[in-house]
Amino acid sequence: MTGDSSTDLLTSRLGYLFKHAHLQLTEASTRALEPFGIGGRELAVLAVLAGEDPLSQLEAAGRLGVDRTTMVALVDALEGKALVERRRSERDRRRNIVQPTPAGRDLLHRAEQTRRETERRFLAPLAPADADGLVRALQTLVTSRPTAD
Amino acid sequence: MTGDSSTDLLTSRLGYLFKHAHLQLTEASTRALEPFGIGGRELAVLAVLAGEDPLSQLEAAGRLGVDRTTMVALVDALEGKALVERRRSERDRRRNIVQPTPAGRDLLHRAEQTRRETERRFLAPLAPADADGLVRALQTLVTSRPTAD
DNA sequence: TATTGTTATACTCTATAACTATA
DNA sequence: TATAGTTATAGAGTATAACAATA
Repeated sequence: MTGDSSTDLLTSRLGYLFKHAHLQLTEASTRALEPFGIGGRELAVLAVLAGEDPLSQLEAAGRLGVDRTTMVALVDALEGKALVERRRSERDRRRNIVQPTPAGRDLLHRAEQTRRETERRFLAPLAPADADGLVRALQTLVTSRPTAD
Repeated sequence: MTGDSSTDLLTSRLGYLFKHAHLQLTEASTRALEPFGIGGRELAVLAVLAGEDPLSQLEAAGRLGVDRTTMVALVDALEGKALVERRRSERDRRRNIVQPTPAGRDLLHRAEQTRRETERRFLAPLAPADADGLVRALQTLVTSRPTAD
């Protein structure tokens, strides 16, 4: 396909493939989300926080597999844009319940459309069945192992 | 499969899947390569430098899609372990030709076996045909786009 | 004593700018 | 003027340790 042995040397390495697939998608996502003033990671946090149950910072961190100190910065960023609000839990005053504002929910719905479209374009070089197979294979691999968090 | 809607929320995101697949493989690789005293990135550099043609640092950086300043540190690390040697090019004294030492080639062959075995185990949750499909899909995606470097 | 959020700090990976020696 | 290697520096992203408030 490429006929370039130095390229093959890399594209036969699974680590290289994962890394660069992630890099390329991240680049496309960042560019696509720019008009919303939000990054891909922030959008994922917002999506988790917009779920059915109100979550504390620690719960959200657990869902996303990030550290609680990382979550502080992520919530800071979202709160700075007035997309979420912190409030102390009345049941347990150590916990911050973090919930999207109306503006946050609105941005979430619009930005998620863009994210889905970006992923669709990213997968466009693959036949639809192959794209489906890729996603299912990744899901199998990622959920086959305990998250290191 | 999981029945957990908060998990689905993440595993339906391609960025999350790439990131965590990469993370989990990197973790397994790092652990497996520990006895060799070398990291996965260093091993990839060593493999590129052991190719047919002698490469300068800049050429190696180009092959791997990393910055030339990053390559300095990578070659520093490999040279510190006596796995590669720098020598000035006689044709162009600005360039460092970097070549593996005999010890470097020996370690490369042994560590590459371990890397391949680690990847095989990582893909074990998939049926062989699905694992092949995953690798081919990733190759298609990664080579479909110009590297941003 | 343990847990949640927070801050300070550090470590990895990466890139940009500026320097040097060569071309 | 431009290029290869280098250094210094800075920015993400992440984690560990220590602290305050609360349980």
